[in-house]
Amino acid sequence: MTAPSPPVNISEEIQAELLQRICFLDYRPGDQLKEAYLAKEFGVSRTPVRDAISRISHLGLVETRNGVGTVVRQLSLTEITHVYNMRLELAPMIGMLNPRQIAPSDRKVCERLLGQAADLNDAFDARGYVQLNHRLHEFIAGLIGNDVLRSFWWQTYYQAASTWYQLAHLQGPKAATALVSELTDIRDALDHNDLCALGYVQRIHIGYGFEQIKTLLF
Amino acid sequence: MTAPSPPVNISEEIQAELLQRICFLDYRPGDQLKEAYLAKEFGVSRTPVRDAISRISHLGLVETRNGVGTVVRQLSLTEITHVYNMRLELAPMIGMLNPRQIAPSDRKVCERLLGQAADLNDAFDARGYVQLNHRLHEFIAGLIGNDVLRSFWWQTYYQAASTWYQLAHLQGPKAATALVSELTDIRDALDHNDLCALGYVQRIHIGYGFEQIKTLLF
DNA sequence: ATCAGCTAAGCTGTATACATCTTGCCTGTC
DNA sequence: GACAGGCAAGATGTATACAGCTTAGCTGAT
Repeated sequence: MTAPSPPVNISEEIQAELLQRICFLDYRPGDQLKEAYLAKEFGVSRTPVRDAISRISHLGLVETRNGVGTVVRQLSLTEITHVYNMRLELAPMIGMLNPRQIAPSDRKVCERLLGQAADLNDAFDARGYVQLNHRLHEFIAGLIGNDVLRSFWWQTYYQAASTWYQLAHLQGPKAATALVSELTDIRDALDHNDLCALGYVQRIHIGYGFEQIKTLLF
Repeated sequence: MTAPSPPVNISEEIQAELLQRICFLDYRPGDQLKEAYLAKEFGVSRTPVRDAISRISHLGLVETRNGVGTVVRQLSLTEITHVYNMRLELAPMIGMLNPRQIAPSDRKVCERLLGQAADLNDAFDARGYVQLNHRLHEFIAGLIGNDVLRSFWWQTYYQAASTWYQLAHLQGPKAATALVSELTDIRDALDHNDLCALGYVQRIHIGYGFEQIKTLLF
């Protein structure tokens, strides 16, 4: 049988699951999150579900109104701009604020991601792109040594991901090509043992992404 | 009679109140937050109190353990370092990321704060210092045009405030003198209509503060 | 036909009862 | 006297019942 019940908090699990569904576009802007349905789906009462929704509300991705419900928001261009402007500033900090030592295992993970990106480039599917990009984010976040920066990196990722993945659906295979390019740059930075370079690589590709969002999505 | 019940969410009010009590040192590291007591104090059930505590837990200022309780944490030197390193980076962004126009009313508020700081310099009391510094933070945060930056500015403020105010109790009147100096610099920046200068002024004084924390508190 | 007003359904917000976990203390044995 | 074990108190975690809000849709008068 599977694990009967993990020791971690139920609320945190649901929180992570909801966030992932939102930024993976399983829930699209305008969709409603009904506590009762989610409670039944997860096999719990409304209490942990409410807690999870409450804790993600500060990201601005959902809006809860009394008597109506909780709906997934589409961030406005202004909001997206604020998020991306911040991510452009955060990226170089990866290599500067309390940098972590790069381990051989990091390089191996990067190589594997690069291989998966190459596969995706040959046979593109949007879902696979979203999942791979998510794993890349997890990888980068794991390299961040400053706790606060890592937290902010995650927060802005969640805020940007939904919009970014909308664009990926429009772009199709081109998105995978860009991902291969980004991962190649990242691998080179790791090979040079240069976390600062990695930060700038992130900044560069975030900039590219933002340009396309402004051009194609708004 | 006073306002019967504001329309805003009870949970958010309690959240703000708890955060303020933590960073104002009404609750000191090691103190326990008991949901039942807080519920009775605020005249509500445990539900909104739990929600409030849950929403502030991601700042790392409190730690909740099942069956035990929620205790206020003292951030380690490493954590404080991460917070301050981040604030040093965030400060210059105030003038660079989607800057807001400075209004005459802003200058008036600043002048008033400067006057209050001067009063405090003549007759120091720690509580007054903490409250004035808090109002200064609210003022600065209000000048930030980028929504994400404002959110991060608040988060790191809450994380740093508790430790900073511990130091202020040790320093005594010297803290008020430094505050007068900081507010003078801020006024000059506003007089020059230069939000970038204000950002750097913030960075400078955050740096001074961090130095003293490292020297006197750890 | 139109529209004001009512009504009921369905959602979130809150209170409360219960389950579960942790820990300090008491007790009995060695 | 020391220590293992149990037990009870008190805390958080969860489920559930209820209150309050919002809105869609019906109804009836104009």
